[in-house]
Amino acid sequence: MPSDPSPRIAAGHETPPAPEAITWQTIRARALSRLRSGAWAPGELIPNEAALATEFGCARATVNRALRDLAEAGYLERRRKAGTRVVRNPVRKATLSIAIIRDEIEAGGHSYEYRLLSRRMAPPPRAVQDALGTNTHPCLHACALHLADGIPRVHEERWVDPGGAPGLMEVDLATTGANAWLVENVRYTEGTLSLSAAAAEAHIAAHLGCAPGSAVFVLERVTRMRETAITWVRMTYAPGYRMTTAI
Amino acid sequence: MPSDPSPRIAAGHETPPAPEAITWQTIRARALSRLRSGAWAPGELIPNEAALATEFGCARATVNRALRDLAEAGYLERRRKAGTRVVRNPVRKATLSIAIIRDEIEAGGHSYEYRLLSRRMAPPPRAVQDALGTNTHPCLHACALHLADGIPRVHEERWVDPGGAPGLMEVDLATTGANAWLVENVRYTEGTLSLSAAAAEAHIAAHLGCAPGSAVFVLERVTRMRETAITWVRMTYAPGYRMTTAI
DNA sequence: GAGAATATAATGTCTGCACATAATAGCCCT
DNA sequence: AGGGCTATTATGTGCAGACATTATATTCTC
Repeated sequence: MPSDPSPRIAAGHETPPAPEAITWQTIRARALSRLRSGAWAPGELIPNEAALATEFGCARATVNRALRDLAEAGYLERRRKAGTRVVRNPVRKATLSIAIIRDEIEAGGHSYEYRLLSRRMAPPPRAVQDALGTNTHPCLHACALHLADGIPRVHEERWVDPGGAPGLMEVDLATTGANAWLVENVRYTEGTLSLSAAAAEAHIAAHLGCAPGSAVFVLERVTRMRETAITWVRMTYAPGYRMTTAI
Repeated sequence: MPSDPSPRIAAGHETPPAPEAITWQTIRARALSRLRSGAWAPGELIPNEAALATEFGCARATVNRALRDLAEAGYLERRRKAGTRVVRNPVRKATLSIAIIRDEIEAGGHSYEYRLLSRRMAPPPRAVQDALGTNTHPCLHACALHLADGIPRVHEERWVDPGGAPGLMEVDLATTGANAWLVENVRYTEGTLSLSAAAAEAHIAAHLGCAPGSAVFVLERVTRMRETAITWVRMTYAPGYRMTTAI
């Protein structure tokens, strides 16, 4: 989201309404109100940049900035030559901030604890192989627990391709969380993320301190860095977890 | 996300590497590679725009565009006068596209069917009152089922504040889905969204055709339009559902 | 030395202009 | 008609210069 700190917070007590400078945020707000009011109806073509610039009394670049922002937000669809169209079914985009578990827990005012459960080399199961795009060669398999105030909150199961993150193989995972290491050392990665609900498997339930079969929130993530697969993780949250965001 | 269609797809077969125009994407790529390589280390201050413009041989505005984009993506933190700093713990931002169920189902190549289960006026439970910020006055309560190829996929429970969306009260919900109506008539809304896992309640399980207590994915959403609460919805997805996104 | 006033440096944004790019619309030719 | 070339048009982006906005740094005052 672009910063939008409402550029003008009223000037003095003398000056009437103040001429109000024309920033791109102004234009965006005016455009958005036309969208909300229906003046620019769904599917319709809106006036071109030059026309709007004239109408609003600003440079075309300013209109461009505003409309580009609305397009990024999913309200408008822009195509060269074809013009700018109001999107019919605005696909709402929710932005989830995937924080580091430790930060998330500490931000909630709890003490954080990390506990390594297991660590071994093994060929990953088929599903993980597919996700990582690797062969059947052995990978590092590690399980761990994240606790808040001593209470288990998240179970982490991870497969690491040794080729993708060489340094990680030497790290003492008992003290440094794999996630923390990766964030520090293999930054700026890409990947995919999937959220789902599942019945807790017995051994995970045992670690999380809930009944086997309990409904648990599961986050699976594949991390890559420029084509190279690095790691596959499955985070299983203890029952009651909610992931929240503004929309 | 800004569009980034790799502006230049090689010119001819004769011209060597082609001078390669300096676009803001170029600058962004070069900056990002410095981030990845560690040349610009976490927490560090990077050179200012003017310096980079000189170095890259472009206008300051171009550098600005590139750095602004990286800041939006969460890699950099920029403050006037203070300069531009590399973010220490880049909080990954996953963008979920919340599509309309119908679109989602039809996009998957399935036939879509909507079935209204119930509709009545009643005072909402306390939790919903809080979420909507309304009083105890009666609201519309509607339950419905979304089916793909005749198989139940999502159960929808909804509370609508009559004050927030007057027109909706008159709509024949049996034929028009509440969601569809809202998208068509009350666009450009805001709200909050929360994702969780839950054990399917008996009556919902019955509708979804799964065992009571099955782990189901639940999406709750409160929709507002400029302070006015409009609706609270809980979507319960049939077991097996996954919400996926690139990161 | 503490606090307030002031200078300064970095980013934010506007303007006006130019050209690049992409896609539609129209034309021409067969 | 049909197919392909060309003209046109709306958006995308670059540049240089200017001013606005905001913190930080510095200096001044008591």
